[in-house]
Amino acid sequence: MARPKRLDEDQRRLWKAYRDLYRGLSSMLEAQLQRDAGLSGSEYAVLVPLSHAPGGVLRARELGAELAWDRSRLSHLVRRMEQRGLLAREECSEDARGSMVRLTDTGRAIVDGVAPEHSEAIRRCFFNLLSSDELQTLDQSRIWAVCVYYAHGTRERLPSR
Amino acid sequence: MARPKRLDEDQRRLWKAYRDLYRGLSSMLEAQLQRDAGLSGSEYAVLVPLSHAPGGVLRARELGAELAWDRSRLSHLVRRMEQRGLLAREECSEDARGSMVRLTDTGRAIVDGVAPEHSEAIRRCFFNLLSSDELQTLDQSRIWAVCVYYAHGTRERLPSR
DNA sequence: CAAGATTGACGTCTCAATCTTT
DNA sequence: AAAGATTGAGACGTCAATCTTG
Repeated sequence: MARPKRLDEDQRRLWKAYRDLYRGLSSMLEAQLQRDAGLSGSEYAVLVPLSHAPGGVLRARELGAELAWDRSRLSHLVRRMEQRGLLAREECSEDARGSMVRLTDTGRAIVDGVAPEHSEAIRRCFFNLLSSDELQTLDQSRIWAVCVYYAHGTRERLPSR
Repeated sequence: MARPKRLDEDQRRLWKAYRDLYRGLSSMLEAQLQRDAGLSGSEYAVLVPLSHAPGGVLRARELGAELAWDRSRLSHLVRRMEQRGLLAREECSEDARGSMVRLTDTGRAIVDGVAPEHSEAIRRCFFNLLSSDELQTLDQSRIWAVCVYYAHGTRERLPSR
């Protein structure tokens, strides 16, 4: 069956717009975090789950699962953040293999301080630009349900048809 | 004015889904390119505009503008791709400051060979999962028009209201 | 052996400094 | 001085290897 070889004009345009939007949003939000708190997006992503966890402590395993990150990525970043005084690593009492990641007072002050501005930036630059109809359409789209197919570590497992 | 401090439940969920979708799509498409052509997504992004350019040649400046990349990012990547035989750098006759980037026969064979499969993957994993209504709604959304505000190098310039 | 985590090597991107040409 | 491009240093993420414990 003669499948088209390339995307058509409209598809190319929308695909490019989709990626440009993501890139633009990311770079803008990264800049906001850097300017207001000296944090990268990855660092902020680590701090947020910790700030919501009871006691500000999580097992590295849970943190990694929450973020859907590689173990080594988390390990490297936690080490750097520990050196900057944002986090502290502790031994895990339940399982001697594990390690706990604790938010320091400094880390908490920083994440709590920047979170409202960051949330506001996301609203301004994303949610406020989508109408109620668009939000509803998007929210109900089956495109989201497919994320699971592309989850971390999954090799190309395509939805059939 | 009592602005909410954080995103609400629905917003958090949609925002996370949005980013997870992008991450998933990217990692899946990167894997496809790597498996079928030994290319990274960035390398493919460089090859495509060249393959469409007359003679397979572009000024580095135009290529950088097309991709909206930093000059040094392009320079580093072109150097590596030149070493692999995918590209060739040449002097620019019009402007001695500039440099031309030429697609080699090897590079052309590789990009032409993988483009159909890559396009097909994008269709399967993105366009085919959006209904006509969803596509139309998305296509007309003003969210895309805002990309320009977030263009490369732009500091946080937010749409008013 | 499997799970949790760390480490080192490597490739890539960002930023600032530099060089040449306009 | 500005534009085009290159370079080197530093930060980050990925991968494979390693170590320890269950």
